[in-house]
Amino acid sequence: MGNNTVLEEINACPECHSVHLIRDYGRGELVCEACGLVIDDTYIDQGPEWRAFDSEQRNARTRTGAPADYTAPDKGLSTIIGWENKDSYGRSIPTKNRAQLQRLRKWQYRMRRGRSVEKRIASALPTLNRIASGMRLPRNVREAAVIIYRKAIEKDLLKGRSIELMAVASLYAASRQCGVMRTLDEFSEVSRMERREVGRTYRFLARELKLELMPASPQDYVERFCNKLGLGEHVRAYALDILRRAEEEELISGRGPTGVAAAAIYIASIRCREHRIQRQVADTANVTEVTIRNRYKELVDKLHIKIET
DNA sequence: AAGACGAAAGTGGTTGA
DNA sequence: TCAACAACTTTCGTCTT
Repeated sequence: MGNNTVLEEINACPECHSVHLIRDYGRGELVCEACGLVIDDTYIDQGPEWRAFDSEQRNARTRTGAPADYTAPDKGLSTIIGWENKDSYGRSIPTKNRAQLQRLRKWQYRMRRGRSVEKRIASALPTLNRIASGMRLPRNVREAAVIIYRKAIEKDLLKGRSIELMAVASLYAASRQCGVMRTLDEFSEVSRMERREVGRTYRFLARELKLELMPASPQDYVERFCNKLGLGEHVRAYALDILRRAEEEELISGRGPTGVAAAAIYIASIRCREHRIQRQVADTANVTEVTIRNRYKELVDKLHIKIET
């Protein structure tokens, strides 16, 4: 196999989907020209479009191997990369590709030197997988979580925190990154870590790793809550419409997103003649009826929504 | 009787001096 | 570090359907 190692390249910005990306060879990063997002290793597993190339034929579009598996302790890249700038036939590699090689070498260096890093990740994987499957989290979320966990270890952020705590926090961060929102309560339920601790660790991670995370928005919960309540498509659409209008009236910021989502769904369920009682909605959204009533009142008042009596 | 309503007191987290 | 504060919860009595 020799040096026939595969590198993936990203075509579009995962944030704004612009295709105008600038490669900063010095840092080994991609920068989005449109939104300025720095796309680093964190994003390698995102986006459906892959273009594979190897060092001999960099324009070949063929896939010559599996993508790096981030849930494997050694990242699934077991090929050894030599230190000469030559390919497997002994030809020298164009300067353009040397930066790529440099990045690969960096990883290998980390793998060798940081055997303990890999071992620590490996020991956390069972916990991570247990929680993730307990919550039915998709694979891409797990992979994103492993990447976050890896960074946490590399930055030595584990001290004084249990593996489980860090694993849960990583998963929570990853689920938010991937737009698969779950509440802190759900995470603490499955993991038996305290919600308080998970939240604190999550914020700590977000700050230290400079994770770009948007604050949770009510819209993120609508789909799942509606499904849980057995509500139809039109209710979902209506709830989202209410939320969109609520956004314009500044009725969302500063409020708990689950509460706002619950109230919007409650209203939508009445208006669409698929009435759900406050108790039901409150239970699925994990808020109290009182909260729903408060949000409900605000929404109905400010948006002039009429509820037939 | 079930559901909705809202007042009052308590909790945990954020913010700002 | 402490106090003020807003959001949310718990509890409970009352009104409506």
